[in-house]
Amino acid sequence: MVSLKTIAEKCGVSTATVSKALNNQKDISEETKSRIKKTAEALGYFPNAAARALKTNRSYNIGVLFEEEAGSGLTHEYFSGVLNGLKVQAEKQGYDITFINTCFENRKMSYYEHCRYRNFEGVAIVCADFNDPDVMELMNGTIPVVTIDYVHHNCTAVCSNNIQGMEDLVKYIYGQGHRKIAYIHGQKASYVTKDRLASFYRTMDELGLAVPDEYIRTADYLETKGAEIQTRELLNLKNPPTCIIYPDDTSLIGGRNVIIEMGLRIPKDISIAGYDGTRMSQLLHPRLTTIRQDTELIGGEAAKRLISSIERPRTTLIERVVIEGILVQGQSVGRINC
Amino acid sequence: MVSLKTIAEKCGVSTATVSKALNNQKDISEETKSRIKKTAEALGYFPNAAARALKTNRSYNIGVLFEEEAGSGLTHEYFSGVLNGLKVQAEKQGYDITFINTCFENRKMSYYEHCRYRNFEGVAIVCADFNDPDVMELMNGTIPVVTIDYVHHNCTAVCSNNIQGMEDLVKYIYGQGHRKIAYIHGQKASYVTKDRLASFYRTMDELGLAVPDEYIRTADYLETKGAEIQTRELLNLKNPPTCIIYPDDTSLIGGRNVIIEMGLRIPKDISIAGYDGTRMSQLLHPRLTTIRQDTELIGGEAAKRLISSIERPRTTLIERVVIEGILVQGQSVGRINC
DNA sequence: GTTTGTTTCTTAATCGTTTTCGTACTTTAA
DNA sequence: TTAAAGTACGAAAACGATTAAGAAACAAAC
Repeated sequence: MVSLKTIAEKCGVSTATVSKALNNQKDISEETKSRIKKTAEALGYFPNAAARALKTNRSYNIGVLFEEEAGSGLTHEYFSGVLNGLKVQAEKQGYDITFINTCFENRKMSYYEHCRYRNFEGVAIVCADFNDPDVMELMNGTIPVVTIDYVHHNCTAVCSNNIQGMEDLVKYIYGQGHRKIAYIHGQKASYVTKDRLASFYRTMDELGLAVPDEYIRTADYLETKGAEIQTRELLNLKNPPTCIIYPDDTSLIGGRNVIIEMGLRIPKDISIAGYDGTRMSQLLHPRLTTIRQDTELIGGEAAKRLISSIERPRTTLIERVVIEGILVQGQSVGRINC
Repeated sequence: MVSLKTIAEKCGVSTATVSKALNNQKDISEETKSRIKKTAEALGYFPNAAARALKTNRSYNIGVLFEEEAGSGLTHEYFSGVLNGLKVQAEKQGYDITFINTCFENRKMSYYEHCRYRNFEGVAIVCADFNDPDVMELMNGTIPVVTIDYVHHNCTAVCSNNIQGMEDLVKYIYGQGHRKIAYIHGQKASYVTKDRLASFYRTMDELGLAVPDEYIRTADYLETKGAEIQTRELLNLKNPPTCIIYPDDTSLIGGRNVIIEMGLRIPKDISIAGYDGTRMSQLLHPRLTTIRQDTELIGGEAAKRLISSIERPRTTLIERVVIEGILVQGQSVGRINC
């Protein structure tokens, strides 16, 4: 290992001088500075992160919580997109990303304990069960935390604008001439669902459209079964909708399967719209009409805010950042005459 | 911060004793040990990772290289699945996962330099350009490296068994009665493609089936355009195949779109098979016949081997580990009479 | 000529661990 | 009784960096 000492000996100065030279302190002459910097470069010197962290209490390391019961959270396009955005931005600002977990040698440790152990300077909670006491301990701790799509009183939150997104989607569908619009929403427990559902009702209201109770249904996110059942029921109604909005692009696939099986054509006989803007949604024929959530931006913004609250804790507010979704006009919502 | 010193004072012993007690050294009496352990527990003590790493040169931290030109590598189901498997297993064995990158304050550093800076004990290369000199420097360095789906002389490699997978797939299709089988393969540059293509030829040979040159075509992985074009051309041949194998499940979607547009039915009029076993592949109707790559296992095995070569460098061989794919019998390959 | 100030560098302490070596005390063996 | 061996702990150095305080050299001011 080439350390400060190595450079100091080569240059005939003390390690203190080397340290100060490399950190651009002003009490070292320009001449010595450049001499030291040159030898450091030549020797391929890099500071030892552990030593520096120990002394300065700064690790330049951010913990990311990414946990799901199924253990497969990482493979969901939305979450992995956010993670990627976070990674790119954090790295750009000189921070590294480490996953938070609960294993410590043979015994368990809490998320919070893990963060202290590793000296994480900030934490991003991308995917977790927010009711877990361990997660709450983390949010209530003294380490800056940013949450994704979840609002907690003392954490900065970055959320996709589900209210605006749903409004845009409904208004676009309305603009295509549809008046009978059904909405299969996801699990009611989540913030995301609440926002979208409220926005759906409000927008329909604003447009002066009635929402029959039988047009509002539930199906799970990221699964097809529920959507299949609900789609079949919707299409068998005496007065079926002309357009169905699904919980997300994945569950939409289930509805799409049923529609095709029933011999109906999209969008001629029935229109459908999703939510998420997954890669897959733009590969299918016809391309789906959906709201693309800008996961890159969500993650990036989360990283920026988090780092800001690390580096400038005084001037950084705890706030709720909202990222706009983008309407993707596929071909799955057709034009009809009303 | 509660440190060894805190505990030492509370217990009226030296920090050396505390350290040795907590590390279960034998020259501390059982009585003192338990007394110290109890107070440590009570005070919520956790060692400082930086201090420990500095002294012992062990960081219990593994670097993961996950880089793609597009910057979206993380959102591809195969890679993120591998990463997840790696994460789960590494954590189980007490190691943390940190992403490798090239940003250091204002200047660039190489991957290898980053690893030394952070004291990574091992490196997993999940997704990277293996021709990049930076990546090669990493593979040729002194830190243990495991590569995924790539073989390098002094790194342990974990690879999906594309040879067996393709053989299983072709034999299954043959078993369903097909004799005219076309294969649209991915970019020829990759190891993966080479293995699959060779295995395709070999298996067809073994089965005594001819492979007309016009049945072998190229299209990009993870995209639909190429597959669309090739599918159309294949179906317009004078003597079209009865079954088409695609580069992967994603590109298959393109072929599937074309087939549906042409008014053909799957699998009645034409059979198709993919590769990967993505979540999506099992949501579509009919469910796809494909080879599921066990990403969880690939990542898990990579972590195990890597940690083994960290902890027992002497007894660990550099080897090539092969993970079997699993044939998923969907309904997209039909039974026909030959 | 003494004081004061500046510039440039060094000394030494420190962060929280681990670990080598030494020491005091107890036990066993001759 | 005394030497040897064993047990249980402490003192201090070390890992590689940062930083407060001090010192040497020289210039400027009275």
